[in-house]
Amino acid sequence: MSAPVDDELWSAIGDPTRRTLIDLLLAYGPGTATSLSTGLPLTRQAVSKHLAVLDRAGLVHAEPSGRERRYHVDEAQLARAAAQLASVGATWDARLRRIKRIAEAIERSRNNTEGE
Amino acid sequence: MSAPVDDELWSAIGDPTRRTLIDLLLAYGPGTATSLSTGLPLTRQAVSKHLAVLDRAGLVHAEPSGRERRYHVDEAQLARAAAQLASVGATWDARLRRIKRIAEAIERSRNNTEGE
DNA sequence: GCTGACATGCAACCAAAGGTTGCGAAAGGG
DNA sequence: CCCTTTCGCAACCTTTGGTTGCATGTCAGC
Repeated sequence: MSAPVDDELWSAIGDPTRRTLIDLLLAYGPGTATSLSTGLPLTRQAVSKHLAVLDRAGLVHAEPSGRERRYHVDEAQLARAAAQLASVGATWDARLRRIKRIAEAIERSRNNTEGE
Repeated sequence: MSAPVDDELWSAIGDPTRRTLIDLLLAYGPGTATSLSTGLPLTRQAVSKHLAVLDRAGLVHAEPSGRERRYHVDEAQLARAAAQLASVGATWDARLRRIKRIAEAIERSRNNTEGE
């Protein structure tokens, strides 16, 4: 019953820095490691490594253009990632709801027994 | 516009092992580091460390009982975590939808221009 | 065509996190 | 009372996120 999670995809979006990178790419459009690193408290190389991870997970793709490597978000894959987040969240939510129902049932049966 | 993410909470649920632990606690009820480690490819100490992280994030609470430390899930905090997952997912989803709308608008305007 | 400037990649190095083993201490059951 | 079980702590290893330094490759102007 646990949600079907692609671990590489999840670990890619599990890092807060990488989520920020995705946010930036979505907000301002395609960018390079250098352009993304300006404005972040990170060196270009660190950003580059994160982009490599995101690339391996298929969340972004690099498009070489002259001396630049322009990264853009893979919308389909990101949609998959969003679905996974929702999936795990929904699983937990469902379980909590079920536990609550059971707890309430126990509470009710105890009240019934007390009356005897 | 980016989703309001509590980084400690997120990093706690970002680890696949910790998600598994939460799943196990939800599925079989409260358990100890030892009971959880049996059936997982992990030593008791590794599980213990993860439980400590989850405890610091407020996702689980330890209830000492004799020589055991029984951990149970904090339902309210887990609900918060689930909400965060949904929130980030929804943010990305919304942005992707917006991008798609813009792309379609550009496509339409180009078709209009082509006709002239 | 050469030279300077800028974006990149690669390698070495460092700190934090996940994992292991080994040991000593406290609580329960015969 | 002793033996078992559960636990916490410390030392150690490996991976990962981050840095600096350097070599490479492309563009722009002279």
